[in-house]
Amino acid sequence: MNKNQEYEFQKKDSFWQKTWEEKQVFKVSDDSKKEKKYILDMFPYPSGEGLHVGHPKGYLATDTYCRFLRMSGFNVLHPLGWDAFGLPAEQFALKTGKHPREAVKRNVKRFKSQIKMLGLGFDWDREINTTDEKYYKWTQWIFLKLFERGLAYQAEIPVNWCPELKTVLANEEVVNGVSEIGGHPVVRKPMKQWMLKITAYADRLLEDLDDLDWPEPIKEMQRNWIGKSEGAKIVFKTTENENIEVFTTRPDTLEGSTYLVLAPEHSLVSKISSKENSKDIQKYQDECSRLSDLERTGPESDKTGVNTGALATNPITGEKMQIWISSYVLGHYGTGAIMAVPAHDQRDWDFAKKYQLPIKPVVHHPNLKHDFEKSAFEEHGFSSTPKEENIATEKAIESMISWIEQSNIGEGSISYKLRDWLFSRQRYWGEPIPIIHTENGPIPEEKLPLTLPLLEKIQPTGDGQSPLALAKEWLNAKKGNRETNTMPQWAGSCWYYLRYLDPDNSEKLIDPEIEKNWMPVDLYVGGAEHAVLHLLYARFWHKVLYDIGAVSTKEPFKKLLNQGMIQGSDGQKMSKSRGNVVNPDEIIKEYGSDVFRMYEMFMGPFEGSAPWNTEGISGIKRFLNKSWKILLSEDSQKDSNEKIRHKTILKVTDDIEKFSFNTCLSSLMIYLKNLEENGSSEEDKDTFLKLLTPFAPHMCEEVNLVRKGSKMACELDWPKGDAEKTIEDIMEMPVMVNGKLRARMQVKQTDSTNENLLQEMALKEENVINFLAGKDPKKIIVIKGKIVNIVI
RNA sequence: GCCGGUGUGGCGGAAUGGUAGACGCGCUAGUCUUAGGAACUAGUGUCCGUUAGGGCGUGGGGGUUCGAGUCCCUCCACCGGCACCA
Repeated sequence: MNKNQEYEFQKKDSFWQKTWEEKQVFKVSDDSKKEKKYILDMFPYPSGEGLHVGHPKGYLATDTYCRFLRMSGFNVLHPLGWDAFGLPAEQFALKTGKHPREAVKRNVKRFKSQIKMLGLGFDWDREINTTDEKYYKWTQWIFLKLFERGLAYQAEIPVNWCPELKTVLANEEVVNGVSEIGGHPVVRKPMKQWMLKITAYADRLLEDLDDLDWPEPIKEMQRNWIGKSEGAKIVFKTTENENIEVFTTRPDTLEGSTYLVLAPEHSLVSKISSKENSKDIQKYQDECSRLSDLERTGPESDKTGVNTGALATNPITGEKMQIWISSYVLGHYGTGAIMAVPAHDQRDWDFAKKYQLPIKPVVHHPNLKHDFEKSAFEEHGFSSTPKEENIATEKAIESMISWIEQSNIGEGSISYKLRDWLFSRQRYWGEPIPIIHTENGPIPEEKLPLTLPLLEKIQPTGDGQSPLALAKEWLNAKKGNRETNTMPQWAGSCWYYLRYLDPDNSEKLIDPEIEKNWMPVDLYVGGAEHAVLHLLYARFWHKVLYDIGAVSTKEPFKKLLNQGMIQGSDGQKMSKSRGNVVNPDEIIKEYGSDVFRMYEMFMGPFEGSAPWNTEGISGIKRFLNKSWKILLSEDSQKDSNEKIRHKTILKVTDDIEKFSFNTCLSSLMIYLKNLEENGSSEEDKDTFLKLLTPFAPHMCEEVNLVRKGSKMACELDWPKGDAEKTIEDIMEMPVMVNGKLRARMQVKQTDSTNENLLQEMALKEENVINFLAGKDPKKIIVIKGKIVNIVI
């Protein structure tokens, strides 16, 4: 190795990657005296296309961070595995004619080799794969626990059926009326399905968000998704003595309620409808049930409905109210019925206008004039009814709830937008649901895993049955038929972070001691697109596991960060179809992995998105080449960089912890420039090498080897910065006149807090004298050590 | 429509209420070279000025402050989420 040569990035990469692996540098032990850190990446779905440069951004950041933490003396767990069940793998298999098991095997191999090329320090001894029966045994085990606790149940419900994919989809997997995967149309169809009762945990999922160190927008999205509304349930009696229960958040407007609306699918509709209306009613119900959610939701004002002919009584006024059905009332929310208050709810107002139903204002606001002919008045204000004369809305809601409760016609109540989780899929490539039917009972725990049979033909049947229904041998258990539906893709990812901790345990999901040692995850990094799917499901399962004593923390992920996307150079999302994909293999082949890693970290803030620009890489390459030369150059005789050295240590340390890698690199560049200009001491080189190691691990190992370091570079101790040593003897102090910069003074550090002296000096500045033009300053503001501002 | 987020040079981006544009790309000029898409040096927000210096400038408008990219109000644009949730 000749220090005058440029560093040959590409050639050394694989050598150091192998060395790390052989020396097991990234293997983590459970018993260490060091403080633990559990850093987790959202594990990848190994698709057939391999990685593009955007995929590894999160892994690069966590790897850099973990290398920093290790050097800082922590016991760091950083594992990776594969989320490999589910539709994409199955669709890929169907298209290519390969069995998904084979496809997954191949894709994982490809992904792993790409990831290894980046020099990422994962502990591969803990690798897991959701399609491994040793893994999904425990996914099934958790399902049994859910079943035992009544949290998994079957129901005949209208579901999102996708004829193209031949499976049902969860609401969250349907976007704008088409499947999220592939964009195929989705229709409504009643089917018997497995559901998970996530709604039973709605309140806890909502409340425990408060204590999480997550990006506020993600927490807000989960709050909105859970959608808690406080209000009341009120029972209306029909003239035929049927009870119709409605949910409202504005019980104070009860007196202004002039009609009722039931969802078309409400169970009382056929019972209360008058004979002459029943034909229209049925026709309308048919129409609604066939329509997808998208079709059913047209423009908001375009409301349709049919009068049932039945009448109810307003419990306060005793007035008769018509009862309608309309698609704008949803069967699955609240009680599936509403009391319409057209004066104070725009939707009701639209409907009332269209069908000429009465509009009766009961809330006013003295400062807001309102024309009820034009729209509803939805603001809070004051009640204007004989019963609640001039009471503020908030108070009126409370007092009305107590009146309702005293009158025995209802109670205060809470509704959630969150719905139970549709958990079955009519597809082959997923975890079999461990249930035997005739007994409708679970498979006993000790018989798990219920393995997925190796079928030749995995095409979905299209009649709503899973391909497993055709596996005759597998289907028939001694005591009855097996459940043929499989679990959705999200199942395996709900708990994988636990399995890394104890990947080979065949007796338990996880050993409690080990669990206590590592949980919770200190930092979880992944894309924001999982804000309400994976992250909510995983929190739900974790809370169930907490309730059965399998884990010791209420929440799995203490801190969350979302990496921004790397877009194509056209500013669009990187994708094969847009033809803007850049492959990391090519970049690494040309520049080496250190340059690639550093460039991705240098591109901008971690949580931001930015377009890929291959031209920009050259700056990083230059920087590393210069670093190589400086690190292997002759020592300077004197140590002239102490101040900048300590400044850099403090800045880099601080910024790594903030995941602000771009500014870390910028301060390293500044430090390097100083070393080039002033010469570098042994201590400078030591420090610079250590600070650079997490970012350019391969080159730094090489430098360390040439410099004959006793340990490996990645095992060196992180340097300590001393703020005292960064203080400059002479500082520049800006002088402003009327808030505009007019001069800069050189001030001794010791004088920088001397107000009188600073004033005096500032007034002597030539340019300041010019601007004063002989006038006396009105006021002089001196901020010690910062700035002088002269006001005239 | 509702809820979030973001707007700074040609580009990616820096900036605890205190010198806007750090750092990098690109560009311009130069040095070295047979050559260079290599390396190095200098310059680079914009307008005026030979220089000194000055005017303007962080999406638009207003405000608070000695001082605002940063705080407040309002409008606009783009991105993300939700979308008849009573």
